[in-house]
Amino acid sequence: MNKPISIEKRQFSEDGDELCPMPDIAKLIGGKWKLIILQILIFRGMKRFNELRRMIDGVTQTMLTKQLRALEADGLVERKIYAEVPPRVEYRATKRAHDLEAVFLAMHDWWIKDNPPEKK
Amino acid sequence: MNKPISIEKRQFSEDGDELCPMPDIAKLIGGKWKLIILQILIFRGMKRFNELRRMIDGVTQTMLTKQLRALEADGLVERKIYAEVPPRVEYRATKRAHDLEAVFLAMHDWWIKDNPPEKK
DNA sequence: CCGGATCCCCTACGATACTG
DNA sequence: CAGTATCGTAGGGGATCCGG
Repeated sequence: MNKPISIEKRQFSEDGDELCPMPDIAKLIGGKWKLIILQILIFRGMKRFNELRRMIDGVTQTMLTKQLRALEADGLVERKIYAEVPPRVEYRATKRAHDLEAVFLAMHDWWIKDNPPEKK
Repeated sequence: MNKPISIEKRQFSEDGDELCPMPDIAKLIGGKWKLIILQILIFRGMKRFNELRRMIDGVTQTMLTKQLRALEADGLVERKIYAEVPPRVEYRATKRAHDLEAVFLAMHDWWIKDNPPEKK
């Protein structure tokens, strides 16, 4: 035991006690906005760009665009452009993202259970 | 307007309208090292400082100390100092941290299910 | 309405040295 | 062994302007 947990690649211990690669996961859903975006798209369904922007307090256009592009590149968000005037772009969670639902539910349960309401 | 679709009521707080606060959660378990540290302490039990350091590839003393202090301040890690020579300090996951187990398991399942093995 | 292109700042992160 | 103390850096994040 006590094998190194590589921050570059997934690695499992000998005894079958699998530790999945947190650094890789963090790359996909880490950062300041990705979890918020995914949460909305997963649990509240498709949103347009500005709709999303209004729902996420403090996010700028630039950052929202960047994060959405990154999520799209990782296959977590689907982007659909309508050739209209004014432009319309819809974002929705992919299947891969929807499979994250269990993670969000677990986080929610944890938050409710272990975090005092008045906690900063 | 953006009323919850309510796939799962659990995802929303008491007023039935709010998603649980991802930014707050990110504060607790975000960053480059916290998830790795927690994963080890939760699934492999108590570790000493240098033991932990050797298990986490690439972490420096400074960062490991900082992250452990932050986790301790948030009540996720317990620090036990033994007045011995040489010094011995033990770290273990608190109950609050152990309740995160479900989150890690959900992440693991997701990773196994939706991530191609050769994915960079 | 939905961005791209720039420029800039802050802080998370890290290298190194030193200590009880 | 298990830390602090300093100092330095990169890149994530942001403000602003411009365009289809």
